[in-house]
Amino acid sequence: MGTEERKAREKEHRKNQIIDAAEKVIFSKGLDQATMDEIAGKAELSKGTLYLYFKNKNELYMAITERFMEILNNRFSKVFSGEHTGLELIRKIGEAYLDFVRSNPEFFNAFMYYDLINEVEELEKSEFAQTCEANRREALNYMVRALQIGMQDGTIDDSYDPKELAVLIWTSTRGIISVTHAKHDGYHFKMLDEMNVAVDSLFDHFLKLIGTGIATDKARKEKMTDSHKFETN
Amino acid sequence: MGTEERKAREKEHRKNQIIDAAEKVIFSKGLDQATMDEIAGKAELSKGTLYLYFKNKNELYMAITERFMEILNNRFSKVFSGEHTGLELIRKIGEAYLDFVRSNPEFFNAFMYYDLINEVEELEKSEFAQTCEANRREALNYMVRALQIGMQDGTIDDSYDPKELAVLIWTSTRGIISVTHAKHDGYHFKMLDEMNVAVDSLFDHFLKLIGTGIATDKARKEKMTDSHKFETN
Amino acid sequence: MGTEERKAREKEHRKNQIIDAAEKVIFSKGLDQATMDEIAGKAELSKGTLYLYFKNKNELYMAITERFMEILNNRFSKVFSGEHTGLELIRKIGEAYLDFVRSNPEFFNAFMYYDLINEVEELEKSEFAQTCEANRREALNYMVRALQIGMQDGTIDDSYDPKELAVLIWTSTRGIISVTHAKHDGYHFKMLDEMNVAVDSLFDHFLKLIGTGIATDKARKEKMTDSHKFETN
Amino acid sequence: MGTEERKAREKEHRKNQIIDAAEKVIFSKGLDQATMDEIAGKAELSKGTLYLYFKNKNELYMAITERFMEILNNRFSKVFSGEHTGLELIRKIGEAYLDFVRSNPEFFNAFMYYDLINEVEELEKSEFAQTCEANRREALNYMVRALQIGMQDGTIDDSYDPKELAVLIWTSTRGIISVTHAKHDGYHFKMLDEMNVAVDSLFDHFLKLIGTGIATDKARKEKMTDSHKFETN
DNA sequence: TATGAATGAGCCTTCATTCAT
DNA sequence: TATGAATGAAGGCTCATTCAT
Repeated sequence: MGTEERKAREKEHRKNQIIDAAEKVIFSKGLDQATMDEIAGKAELSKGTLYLYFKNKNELYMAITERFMEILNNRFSKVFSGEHTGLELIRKIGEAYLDFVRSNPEFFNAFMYYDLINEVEELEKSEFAQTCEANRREALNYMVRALQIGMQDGTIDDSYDPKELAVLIWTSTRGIISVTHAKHDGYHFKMLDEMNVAVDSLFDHFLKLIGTGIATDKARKEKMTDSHKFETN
Repeated sequence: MGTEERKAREKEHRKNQIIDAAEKVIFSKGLDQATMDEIAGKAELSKGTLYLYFKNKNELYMAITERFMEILNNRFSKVFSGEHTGLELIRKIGEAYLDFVRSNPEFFNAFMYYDLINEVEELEKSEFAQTCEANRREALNYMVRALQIGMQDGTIDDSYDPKELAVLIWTSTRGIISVTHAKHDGYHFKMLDEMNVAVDSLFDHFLKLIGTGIATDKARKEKMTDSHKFETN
Repeated sequence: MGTEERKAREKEHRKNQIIDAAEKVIFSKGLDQATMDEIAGKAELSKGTLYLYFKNKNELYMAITERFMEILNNRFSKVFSGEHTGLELIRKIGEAYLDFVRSNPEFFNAFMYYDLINEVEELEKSEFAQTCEANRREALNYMVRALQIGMQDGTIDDSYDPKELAVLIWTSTRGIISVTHAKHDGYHFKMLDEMNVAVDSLFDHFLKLIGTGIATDKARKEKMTDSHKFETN
Repeated sequence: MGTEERKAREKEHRKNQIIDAAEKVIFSKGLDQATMDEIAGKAELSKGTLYLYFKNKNELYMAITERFMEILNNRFSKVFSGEHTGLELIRKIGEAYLDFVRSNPEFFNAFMYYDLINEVEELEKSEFAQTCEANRREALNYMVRALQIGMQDGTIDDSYDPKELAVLIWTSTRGIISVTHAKHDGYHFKMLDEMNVAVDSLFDHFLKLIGTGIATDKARKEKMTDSHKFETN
């Protein structure tokens, strides 16, 4: 019968229940300040149960990251389904990313903290860490492919190395997001406030800057003409 | 009297001695793993003495950041002494920043961690936090000024808001640096390695991308012609 | 019916299966480090099932001891079947014991740990503990009887009290074994190594020392003459 | 001034205060059941303070053992100051040991547990463990020397290897003591009770047995004649 | 009978901070 | 001013035992 199947589903469900709770706690306090006790409390489970599903706090943490990365990569993959120039693809990917971050603001924390953890050797060996790496690589590859397409269809300046450019865009995007989303009530917003900068506008102009920066002269001119297309987007 | 003066000087000296030690320890292990014990040991002082000069661990930490920001702002201010277009100024500032980070790789960690701390309310009130904020604002202002100059001399696209653009460049730069410098032996370099990306090249192309992105058509064309000027720079 | 009988047999079988697993785990890691989880794993049963057959970890542990004691007592009983003087019986019992320990080195650990547990009141009431006690008493009685025989046939010095002497021999034998067998890779062997002492030789000379110590003058002289008999044994 | 000296003395005193407390707790409950909390409580210090003086629970534990071994070895060394045959020396050493154990019954627990710990690699490296080993070796050496003396003065059977014989006596003595002292309220006394055996008598007869066992024929005869000398001892 | 998920008490250890000297 | 001993709260993790299925 499907008993076994049901069990597996329940197990998966319980795992998600824990990740949900961990997400809330870790996102609100940061990894260090989040205690297993509090996570267990939020999950309405005992502390011991947490360790039944996750070997330790870091594995639990990485599970959060993993979940997000999967969703993100799904979105990226869909970008390629439409008819787009390489330059447009890059913008779409950027939008997808920023959109995702905008609607899952905690995601970035997960991502950020993961980096902090990452250097610890112990974690390098963990199964979750492996998956996280794979996901990250996958995400980056979407961008590389989009750039390669753009260099071929003449919309993206081919004097760049596509891989390097992907890393460049990826990491600078992370920089933007870290400021706009990392800490909702910390100084970052204060800086934006002081500067009178709106997040949405910042995102748009960032995409515009990158787009302009990597475009070929030809593509740039066309974009100028069609710019309304993006403005209304 | 000169005695009082001398005392103040000595106090300042002792303070720096502690910051030096804290820097070494915190930069090598991260804020969380750095213990007051170890810092005291490295400073060849007792743990208690640390608390005589710094209210707590975070104040000590912020003192490190402050020191770096001062140096950085000094470099920025010097950029303005020469004869440059706005677009050139931006590039110079970017180079100064990246150069600084390159020669003080730990700086970025300090900066990063400061962000992590920052949300804790308690710290917002600290005197050091105030100074840090001021320094950061100052750094950003240098950039705003350069952008304004560029928009006036016709080298920078004035459809952007200078403040927003400053934030944008500042934060995306941080993104690049976080990947290239945050953790020297962690996954970051692994990613760059995998992608076969060199840090110096990444920096150069990042500056180029930003430059191209914000330049006016006119400036872009001139730059093309004079590009060797920058290449060799 | 035979069904009931079969059930009982199956139950007994399952019990032994668990004891087998527990033995392996406990013997290899010590009682404290052995977890019910690991024992269950080795037994290819679930943790819950263990508690169906044994009230708790200690009962399971004592079951191991019990099993060994039964085997040991069997060997002892066989010693009495032959034609021997009391002094010879003692030696035979000693040989049987040391032989048993030599071929079941883990046994001693079990025995040792049992002692550690034993003071806990709770356990005194357990059914297994009762059996263990009975077994131990039985073992000791074999020795008492042998001594009594020897005192009567003039081979053993009758100025000793047979019961006391039995305890004495029993416990000092345990001392020897604890060093030679308790921890195969721990410091004990290191001591023996440092002292350049071989286990077999140690056993032999221990039996010789005890034999000489308890023998009557007369028996001692005879033994001298016949010593080859023992040497080759 | 003697300030530094005083501090060192105070530190030593505090250390002993902790060892005292640890002794009480560990001896009464066993190493595993003794918690740092309880030890701290008994020492009227905070838990943290314990870790100021001892790296961890095991180091604290070994400190207990060390203290005892030092006292014991002191007693052994004094035995050699008098005029004695080798055989007498052995008896004296035995008496000193048994006496020591009789008046410090907990000592044996310490010793016993130390063995259990000992195989754990981690501990092998500890400074305390080194001292413990050294002490043990020293104790054994006293016995070897006494045996060598006896073999030369013709009181001890020189067909034994002195080192092996020392190990033999040492370990069998430990066996006796483990039964008489290991657990005051456990089954051991029950066994002795059932057998109607008094500890003091057991000790005496053990010494007699060993003495008889290792003596040369000549020495045995003399001892017979002078046996009252020992009986009254 | 068998399972294995869930529990939760408990333990060792760390470390920022305080305070008497 | 400088010390460093003392504190104690807090946290991650383990594991014997229980119990619903």
